[in-house]
Amino acid sequence: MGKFLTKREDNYSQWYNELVIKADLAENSAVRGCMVIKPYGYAIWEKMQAALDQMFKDTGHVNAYFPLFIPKSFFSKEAAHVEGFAKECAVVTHYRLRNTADGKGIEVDPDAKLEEELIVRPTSETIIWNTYKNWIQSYRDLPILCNQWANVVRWEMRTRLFLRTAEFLWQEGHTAHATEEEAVAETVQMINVYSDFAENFMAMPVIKGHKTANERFAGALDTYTIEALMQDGKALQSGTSHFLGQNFAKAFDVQFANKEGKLQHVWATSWGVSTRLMGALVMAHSDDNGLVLPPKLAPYQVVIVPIYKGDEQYAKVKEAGNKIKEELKDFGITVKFDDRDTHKPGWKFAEYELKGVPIRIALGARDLENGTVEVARRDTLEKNTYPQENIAKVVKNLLNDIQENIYNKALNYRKEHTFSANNWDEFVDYLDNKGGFVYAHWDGTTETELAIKDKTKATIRCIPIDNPLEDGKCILTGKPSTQKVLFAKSY
RNA sequence: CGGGGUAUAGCACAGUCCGGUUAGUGUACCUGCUUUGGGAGCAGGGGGUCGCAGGUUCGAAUCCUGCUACCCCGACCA
Repeated sequence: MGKFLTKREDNYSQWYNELVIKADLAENSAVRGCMVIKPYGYAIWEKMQAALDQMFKDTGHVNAYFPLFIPKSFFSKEAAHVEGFAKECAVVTHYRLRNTADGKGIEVDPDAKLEEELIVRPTSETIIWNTYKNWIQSYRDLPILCNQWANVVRWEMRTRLFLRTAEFLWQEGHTAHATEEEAVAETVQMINVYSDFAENFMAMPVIKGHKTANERFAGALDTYTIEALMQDGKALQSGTSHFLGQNFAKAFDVQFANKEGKLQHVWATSWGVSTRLMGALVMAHSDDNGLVLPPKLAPYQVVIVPIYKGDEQYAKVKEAGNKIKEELKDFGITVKFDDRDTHKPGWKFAEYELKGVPIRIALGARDLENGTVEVARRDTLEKNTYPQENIAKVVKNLLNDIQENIYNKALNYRKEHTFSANNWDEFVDYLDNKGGFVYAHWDGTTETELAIKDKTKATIRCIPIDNPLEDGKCILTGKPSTQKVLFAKSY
């Protein structure tokens, strides 16, 4: 465990990389671009999964599992889709190894070449729609509301822990509907689920909106996104929900007989969030002392650190610590009592700060005498002494406070870094000198969007839902525009 | 994939230019004693095919060739 963490203002990117590793969330593996998610990091992901999974089920979805491999021929059926993903696919070509001639190693057996190559899924629309074809004959078979928790592979050129890895974990929902209206409603429902999750569990404010045609998912007619602002002023796309129209139904010939007995193509959606959310969580709240976790996603919300001299005190402090632990557990609070005698209290304080545990309770001889505990909150680093009596209630309230406080802090940060530009010079000034979200008029063409990206590195993050309409002129071309859209530099 | 850089103990680095005792420092690790309310102190100890494969040489971490991986900056993306 290193003692020093790079400061955010010195090198934000390095701060992030160090933090992920030092807080024991993940590390680079022996495999290029692939990470090992360590137990502490995985515990946070499991909390995210549990909350999201419940939200999916509450909105009528069920879980299923589809194959890791997709036959190459499936993959090419939807033209836009294959074009979007072709450049980053891992491909399985053989199914057997053999010993090399010199007996010292192994090699791919050339006789074991597959008839048809298999793509390691970068996303599962094609294999799922090929499957749905068999599940759907009648309007009575619809809707199908499936989700799967899975790993996918996208052969990215440059990777970063959680933010962009060659293999990542995610969930992908794939739904099939009888009508366009129903599919659109599903798409909107799921982006709302994502934004609720981001704001209520991750304590991370997000802006919901439509992607532009240029930024849309390969094969979608409309892509909704939630966009979060990180502490370095860059945006992070944190979840997407796609209205796929009838594209995949047509590509895989999925038709159903409606009530009138007429054959129609099925309407589709897909939606997903990934372990990238872990990166978002780290960057949204953490500080120069380490991770700051929202209580709702922290692997343990409270850590109790005993302070003692000698075996006699150790026994007493341990007894008192266990009692407090049980009281907290009865209040539904998750607690770790770190009674290891192999590390000193000061070491533990620093350790749990680095790991972002929302509340630390210190308990020593002084406290045993006075019937108190010292409670430190991670978000503000404030320390206060409270009576041991009713401590669970105090902690419970503090946890709620912390959850709320870090949300408000992130929201304030976003407010302070959201600008509205009325001309090109303002636009560039905000992007270069302030950083953050910049609203600006855009003429609606992909050509202009790309030109702006080329000049400023900023992209249109989204056209926010319920965006107020106002007449104006495109900041680049001066052509008429009906609304300002959200620009930012992004991850 | 284009440009730049790095590879020596678990980690972070020095040594490489100018080849030559037993490859060193910090940290981490192990043992003992003293410590314990913010990453303890002292003493002792273990750990290295110097990224991989070749080559030059009496002798290579050091020079040459090839390869691989990683990092930073671009293009691409959840």
